[in-house]
Amino acid sequence: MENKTSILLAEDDINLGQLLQNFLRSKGFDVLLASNGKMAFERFNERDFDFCIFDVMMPEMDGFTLAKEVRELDKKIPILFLTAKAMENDKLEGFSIGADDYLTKPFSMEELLARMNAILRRVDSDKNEEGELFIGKIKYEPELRLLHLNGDTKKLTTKENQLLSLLVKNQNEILDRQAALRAIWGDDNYFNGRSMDVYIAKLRKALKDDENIEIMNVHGKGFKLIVKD
Amino acid sequence: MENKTSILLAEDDINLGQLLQNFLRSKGFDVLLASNGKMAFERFNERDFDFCIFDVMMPEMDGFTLAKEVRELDKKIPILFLTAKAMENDKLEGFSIGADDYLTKPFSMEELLARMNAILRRVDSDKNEEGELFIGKIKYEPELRLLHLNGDTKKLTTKENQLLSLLVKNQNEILDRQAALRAIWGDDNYFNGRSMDVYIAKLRKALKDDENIEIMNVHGKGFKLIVKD
DNA sequence: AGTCAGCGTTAAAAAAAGTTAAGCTCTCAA
DNA sequence: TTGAGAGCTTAACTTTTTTTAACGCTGACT
Repeated sequence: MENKTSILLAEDDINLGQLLQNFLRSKGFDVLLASNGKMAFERFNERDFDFCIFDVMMPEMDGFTLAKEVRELDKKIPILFLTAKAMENDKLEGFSIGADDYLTKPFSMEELLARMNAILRRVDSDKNEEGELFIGKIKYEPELRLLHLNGDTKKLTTKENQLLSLLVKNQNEILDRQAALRAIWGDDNYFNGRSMDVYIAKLRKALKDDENIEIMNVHGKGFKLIVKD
Repeated sequence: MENKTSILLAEDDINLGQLLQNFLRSKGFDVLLASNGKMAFERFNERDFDFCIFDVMMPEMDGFTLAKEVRELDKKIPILFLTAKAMENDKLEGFSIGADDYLTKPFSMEELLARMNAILRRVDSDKNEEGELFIGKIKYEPELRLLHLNGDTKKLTTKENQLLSLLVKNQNEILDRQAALRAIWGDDNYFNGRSMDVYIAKLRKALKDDENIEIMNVHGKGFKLIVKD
């Protein structure tokens, strides 16, 4: 039984939001609907998602700002924008953030689905056919906070798991130090920073059995999980 | 014989409250009417409900605050708001809490029913066709405080049952430690916290026969009932 | 080359959670 | 009336998780 693709949907128009949620659920997706950017970002920090659909115009936090924050924590997650106005600037700004596509309202449900599938098809998910996630030779189960390497299992603590999860989402790219601190510790002060360094050391130990894995520091920027193959 | 869907209805307008109660009862629902948010929350802590209908404007505790408290204890229960004013802010706040729908007064009874059915249809109840609740392979009867696994039956105590019930309502999500303490012990002081830890240990023992079930701790946050399948 | 903030690592301290059992308080039946 | 048992709390001790501290190293900038 393969796991459902989970979608974070941020849409302030209740009717459209519900409509999309129902439609996507009927298509076998696991959908979480948030009615503004702020709430959506909170949810994003709480659990894992595979796909983002953000309305551009929203109260509290607009779709672009939301996307920017999300991108700091996950360089790879597909983001699709919904925009009411066929405004060129909007489109541009969206794509410069790293949007994967956009739809101008009104759009048909089927069109949305088609675009989503197109993105999902071309995005090389880190997961394999069985929906398993591997870091090099090490199997990683974020939900269960487990690492597996040839029969051996290591249980990660909450903080270890949160940090590794972020690193994996930014595999081979830089995970911004401050962004990670805000996401995991809620505050990027000095002490939390030192705490994070301790956890980086712990993770390096936990991953040292695969010599192709490296957590590299980028001075003054953050950390980068590198997996050679 | 299938069990009735139980509704917690919070409405301060006596006339409307009674009207709704009668209507919903005539439609085969089991309805409990509370005349303000505080009372509604007390009732919520006393027994199990399948559905919430909250008026937004209420004395003592408004519908949104009530919903927030309810959500801390049950991430999945459907909540439908009744709002007198067609005020955008109200709607937004409601949905950011995780409302499933809202109705603006005045509304027709039939419309309420239609919306409720729409929500109930799409909400994937944890219960199976026979209305039985399973945690992995273990059958759980909250009302009778019983656990069943291949012929074996285990009777839970009041506290064990309350705690397990909360965990089940938040299956695969974090049950907030403080919120659980306030709901079950009424106060989240140190000693009650230690007491809860003892009960977590008891529940882990009670559930250990199914190795796919795990009560995981999320340090400083709470507990998470994880069921693999 | 010198300085200094940023990072690496280890160890200690502190906080949170796990476990076991003793003790208290009810209830209910003898 | 009483005492046995159930249920819950409290206590004591252990383990786990997280933070803080200490000291050494590194890279950027002067």
